[in-house]
Amino acid sequence: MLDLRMIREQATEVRERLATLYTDTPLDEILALDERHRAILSEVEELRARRNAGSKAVSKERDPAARDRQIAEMRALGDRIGALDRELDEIKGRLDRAILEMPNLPDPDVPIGKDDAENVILRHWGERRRFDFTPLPHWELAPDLGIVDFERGVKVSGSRFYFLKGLGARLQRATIAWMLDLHIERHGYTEIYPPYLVRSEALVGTGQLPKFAEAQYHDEPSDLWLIPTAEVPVTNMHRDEILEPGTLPLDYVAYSACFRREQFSGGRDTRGIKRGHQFDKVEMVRFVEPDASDAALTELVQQSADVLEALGLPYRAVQMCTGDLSFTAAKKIDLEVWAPGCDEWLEVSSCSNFRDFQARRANIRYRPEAGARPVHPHTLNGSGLALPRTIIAIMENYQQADGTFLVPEVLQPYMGGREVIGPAQ
RNA sequence: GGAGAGGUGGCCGAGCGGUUGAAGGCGGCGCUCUCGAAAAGCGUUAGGGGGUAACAGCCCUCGUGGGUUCGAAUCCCACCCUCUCCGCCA
Repeated sequence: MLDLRMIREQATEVRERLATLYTDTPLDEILALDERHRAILSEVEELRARRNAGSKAVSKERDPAARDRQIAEMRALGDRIGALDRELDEIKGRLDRAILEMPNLPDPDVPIGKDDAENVILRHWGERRRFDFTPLPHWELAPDLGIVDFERGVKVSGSRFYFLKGLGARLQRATIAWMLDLHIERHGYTEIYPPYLVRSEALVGTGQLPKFAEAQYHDEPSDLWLIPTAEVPVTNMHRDEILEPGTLPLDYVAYSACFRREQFSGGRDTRGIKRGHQFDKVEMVRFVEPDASDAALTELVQQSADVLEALGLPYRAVQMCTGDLSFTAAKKIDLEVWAPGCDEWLEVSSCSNFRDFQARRANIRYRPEAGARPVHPHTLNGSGLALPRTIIAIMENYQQADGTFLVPEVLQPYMGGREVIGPAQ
């Protein structure tokens, strides 16, 4: 959520920066509603002040006639306040809705562009392996090894669901455990196990609601939502809190399953485990002081990259242009791992600086020093990493001519020392 | 799921429908006393809106949202949450 006062006072600049998103925003509606809201508010406050003073006078008035007269006056005043209040509520409701649907402003240094074609590749890491055979896509490799079962996934849960089985399931579990340990031990994160079901307010806090309700799974009777990412519960841990001086930065890492009800465009990414309604992810969430968030993002990207580098998987870092930014991000850098079987770069990590956008929505504040006014911290998050695509990259990059694939060295201790994954016995 | 109790400031805890944004205590901070500390005494100590050069005054907030009333922490309704007992359960 953007600061309403900032929008008001720097409307021209806000308008210019929003234009670079190439999307419609309710800026004009907000400005108009805000003006009406403030006009009515000051009137209503003045009337309220009069009523408060008047009501106080009633309690002191001894003369019954004068008292009755005062009460009648106050009643009339109350009616006017009531009418204005109803109008105010209506406007405030519209204003709140509009501002919740306003996207974050892109940072000034984000490259301007219309869509993903104008994203900027920042750097490459690693050599793409040269094969002396034709590398297979994982959806051919994995079923033959008996580690992924697509048909039964569809039978039980429908399209875009699959079973991991045997060493496939174990590989994912091993990767999760290893990633968590890496972030905890090398990067100093605190491990969190979050709830997978959250209230609406949590999704509002991180920005999935109200705009993207159709992409979420919702349980009607309990009014709870399945999380699309651990970012939601973890960021909202501190909602409605004022953090004491000295508590920042807060660095959390959480593994969770993620659920997305999105309507996948027909025919795209239908094969394999690249895109499903349910997937696992290790997510890092950071709360930092505002002037520390730029450095925090750079660090976060490298922490994600550390995972890929330790796995020996070639990747590239891509900076999103303005038109490809997510709703909540001021700046976003993705890591894409090379998948030689699919023959494409797969997004395995998305690292974003939200500045105070989420903190404002979730009402998260901190006190810079004792006695100081609370301010909004900056929040950031980044995947470290998304599991299915990491597994894809492992299978495809480490595959051998005989249809088996090697277990990356760092994962071997988590796989009981196993070095190769071959057909089930 | 059934029965009951309750949600007040950083914490504990008062609060006849009207000088109660809130007694008292604890904790925190400041000052006095002291060589210093403790003790004691005095003072101070919520968030937000709007506003200001900065203050003050003003408006809102006693779980949340409605209602009654000239006036609600106090009365009524709904919801949320916590606790106790029973049931169920990994």
